[in-house]
Amino acid sequence: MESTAYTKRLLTYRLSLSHLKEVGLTHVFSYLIAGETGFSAALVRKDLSRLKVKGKRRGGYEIDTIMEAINEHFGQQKTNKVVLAGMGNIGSAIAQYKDFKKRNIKIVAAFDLDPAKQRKGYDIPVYPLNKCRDITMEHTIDAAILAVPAFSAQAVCDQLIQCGIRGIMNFAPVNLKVPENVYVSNVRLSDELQQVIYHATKES
Amino acid sequence: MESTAYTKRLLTYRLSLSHLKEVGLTHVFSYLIAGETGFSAALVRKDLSRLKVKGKRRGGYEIDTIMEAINEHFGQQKTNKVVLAGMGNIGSAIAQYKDFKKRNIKIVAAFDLDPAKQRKGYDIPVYPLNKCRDITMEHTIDAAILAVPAFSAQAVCDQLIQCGIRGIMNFAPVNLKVPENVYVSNVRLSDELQQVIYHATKES
DNA sequence: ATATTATTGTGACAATTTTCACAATTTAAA
DNA sequence: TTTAAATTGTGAAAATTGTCACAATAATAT
Repeated sequence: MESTAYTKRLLTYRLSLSHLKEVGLTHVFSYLIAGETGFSAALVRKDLSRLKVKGKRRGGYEIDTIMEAINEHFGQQKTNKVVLAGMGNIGSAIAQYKDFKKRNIKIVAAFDLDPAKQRKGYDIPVYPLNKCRDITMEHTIDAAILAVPAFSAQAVCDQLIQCGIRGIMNFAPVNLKVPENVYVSNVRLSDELQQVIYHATKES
Repeated sequence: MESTAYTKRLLTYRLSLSHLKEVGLTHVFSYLIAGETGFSAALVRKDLSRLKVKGKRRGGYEIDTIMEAINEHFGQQKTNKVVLAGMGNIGSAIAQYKDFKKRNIKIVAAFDLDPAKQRKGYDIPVYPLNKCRDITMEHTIDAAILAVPAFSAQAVCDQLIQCGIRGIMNFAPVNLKVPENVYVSNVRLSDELQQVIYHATKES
């Protein structure tokens, strides 16, 4: 089992590095990444060492080298294909979200039970859910985004898994039950916001 | 400093408990919560003990008692008011998101620079950003949701902080720089999805 | 050329978090 | 009423995670 905290930090590093690169830097010091991301410099060095990226004493790390190593860690040679289940508020926003492209992630199909939502105005085709099997047969789908209402989330989730999907980014406020070999990441907007409120309003 | 993992677990417990309650239960055992949430039973008990919730040996815990304790931990007597900056894809989806109400969270105002988006069709009023000060003077705002494009995120964030906001839920793919007393929670959709893909596609 | 300074890389340490294991206790059964 | 079974509550142990401190070394200044 691999620490997700570590993996998460890598993504944070990459975000900062892409910013620093845009600003014109080619090399960075551990404390620079630390300043950008909020992690300690020692931890940054430990992480880079674990990533097998070498720096030069007194010269720092090369940004491109780090970024390549991170990309490689996430196996980003090819485009990753995902599907989107649910074209309500959140689903539609996700469908229009441009940032995925930068990561080489493509939403190849969306599903919604409502016929009115099928094939409407997005450049992602929208099908009824029973088309899922066909899509997964046709493409190699790496993950699904689940953006359906809470009451149907488990059922839709089960179907996605039946179609061979092993990774789910879940927006429904539900604790999904899935087999061991399926990975679920819960994006709980209310919980997240509640935590922010909690931390912001408690006397420091 | 308090562990956010613990706080996060509490929210997960609450979600499961509300589900179990709907299903008709009034009492639960630690292993039941464990099964629902994926944490270990021992950890659940430790957390409940830390929350000062008492169970009965052989009788389990009362759901309502746990839920009250969790709500109290998050200080949910009154309605929490938040503002929303940015009415693009994600901002609009958030504006229409119904689940916040259940948590006693209310979006009292939204901001967008685009005049076309101001006051359009939502039941949340949309103002230009310079109205922010007025809003924060008028209401006690507990947090802000930042859903503006990456290039303007830091600037908007600075303004929010200037208006006295201490908590930010950030959707922009940017590592915000904020003073120590401001809490930021980053919702990185691309990172999240990338992690899902990573875990789902690596050979287990 | 030499000395000085800055920075990495890492082993040892500290802190935190989780699990383990079992006594205490309650309930149910015999 | 006694025994058996189930479950909490929690110290102690284990595991994990992060920090500290400093030797090694590369770059720069003298």
